[in-house]
Amino acid sequence: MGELKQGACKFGLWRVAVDYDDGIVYRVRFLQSAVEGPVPVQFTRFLAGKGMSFSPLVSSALSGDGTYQNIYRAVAGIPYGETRSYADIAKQALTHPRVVGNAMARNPTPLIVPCHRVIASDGTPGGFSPDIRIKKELLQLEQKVIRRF
DNA sequence: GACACATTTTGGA
DNA sequence: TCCAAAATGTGTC
Repeated sequence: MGELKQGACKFGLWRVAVDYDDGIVYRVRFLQSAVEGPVPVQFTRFLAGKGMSFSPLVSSALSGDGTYQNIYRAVAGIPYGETRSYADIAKQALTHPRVVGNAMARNPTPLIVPCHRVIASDGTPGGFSPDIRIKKELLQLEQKVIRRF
């Protein structure tokens, strides 16, 4: 393992700060303050609507076998442009919707674990930190890319 | 140990 | 229809 690298790229009004090393992403944050440094090309491509996958990058949140890891893996399995409800994820991860919400709120790597694709079962967006608008913009981006095909 | 959560479901008014 | 409450796992204090 080398040193932890930090970088950031733009997404609308937001800065996407990434902490990563050797293809493993440890943390992704949405900030308004600037962070210096390069990010893996998968991020810039994804946020520009020119990539649908972060492969071969992996999230540190996926390793391990706790309930949270099961949830993160289930969320990571949601195809690009599609959504699942908290209840769907809970069923797949053999836990309960409330726990899924908790896991999403503490998701260390948004985007890679696409928590923006998890919405409430009635179609309302649910929540997103730090701003629900980010979730909506990400879903819009994916819809737009999908429709181009 | 109690409490807070990015939920869902159910039952009563 | 609408509202209140229970179910329920994990992290934080």
